[in-house]
Amino acid sequence: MPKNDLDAIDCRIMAALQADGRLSNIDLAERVGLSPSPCLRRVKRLEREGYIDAYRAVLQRDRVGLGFSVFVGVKIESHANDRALAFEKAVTAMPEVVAFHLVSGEVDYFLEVVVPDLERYREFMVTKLLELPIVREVRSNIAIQTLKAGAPLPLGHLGA
Amino acid sequence: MPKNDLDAIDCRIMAALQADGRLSNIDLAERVGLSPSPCLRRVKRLEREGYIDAYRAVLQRDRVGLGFSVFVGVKIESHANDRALAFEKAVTAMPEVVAFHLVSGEVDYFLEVVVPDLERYREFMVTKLLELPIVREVRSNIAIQTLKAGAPLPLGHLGA
DNA sequence: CGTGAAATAAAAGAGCC
DNA sequence: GGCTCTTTTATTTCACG
Repeated sequence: MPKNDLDAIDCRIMAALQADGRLSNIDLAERVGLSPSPCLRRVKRLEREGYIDAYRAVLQRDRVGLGFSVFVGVKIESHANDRALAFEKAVTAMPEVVAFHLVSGEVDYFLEVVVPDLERYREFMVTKLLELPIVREVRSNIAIQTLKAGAPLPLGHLGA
Repeated sequence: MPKNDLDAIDCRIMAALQADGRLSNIDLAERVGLSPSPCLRRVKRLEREGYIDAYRAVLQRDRVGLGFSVFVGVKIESHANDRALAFEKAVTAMPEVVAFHLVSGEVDYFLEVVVPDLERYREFMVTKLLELPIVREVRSNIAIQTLKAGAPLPLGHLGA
């Protein structure tokens, strides 16, 4: 598999593309202090080797009618592989769930759920999440205000 | 402020750009069943009126040495405006914090923290988070496995 | 909203340092 | 590995139906 050598310029490229994913190669090259050709080569390598996973438009949730975000901790009954896997598969497939992690701490899983309003969240909980028989406990933390979201990853540890 | 009218085509545009933020206008137009001119007009409007907030490259955390994500619940001492605001400002400014929400539930705030490893997380906790005098309690849920992250928002509620 | 033409810009490649 | 220059390709933009 690909090597893990990222130099300072690679980091600057990724930082720049995190901030603006639609930067043209020419503008990008200028920002990172390179000429277009090697810059493009590097970008392609970062894409090909999986450092850059995708490019996305970031929508503003409130504006698109999705002003209701909930952070949900879930405890399950059993960690037997097959049942847990079925749970994971089911939750992963739910479009309202925009993030889903197996965690170590007070709960077993962490979900970020995005819906239009409280009623839709109730609906989601009752008809989808609590339908899964393995679910033992659900802790809902409703977002009242989003102070930061989708922020760029901190690349400082690699000499950006 | 801008109107809130999004028709089915606007939704399809946003859905397509969520999936691939680097789509050219021509490809985008084709996907949503429009010719390039009106398509570009719509995209510009969506950007101008704040439906589309930004375009970002999505990096794969493991590959860039940020394989350690923690979901942190924080309780604070007082909700007096000035102290809470100072806390919010300080946390928002921390680059390791990629998401930060005021919530209603078991804790007051929710943070998503991204660092290279456990040691860096300890460092973050001790030297940054616990330094803030208003913090009363911190609950760390360490991500063992990420099953879903940064998923596109579900736009189904608007006839996408 | 669609079409088409014109201007512009970007990507890709060859050869060289 | 990087730079410049050229070629080719595609995208944006605009005026008009």
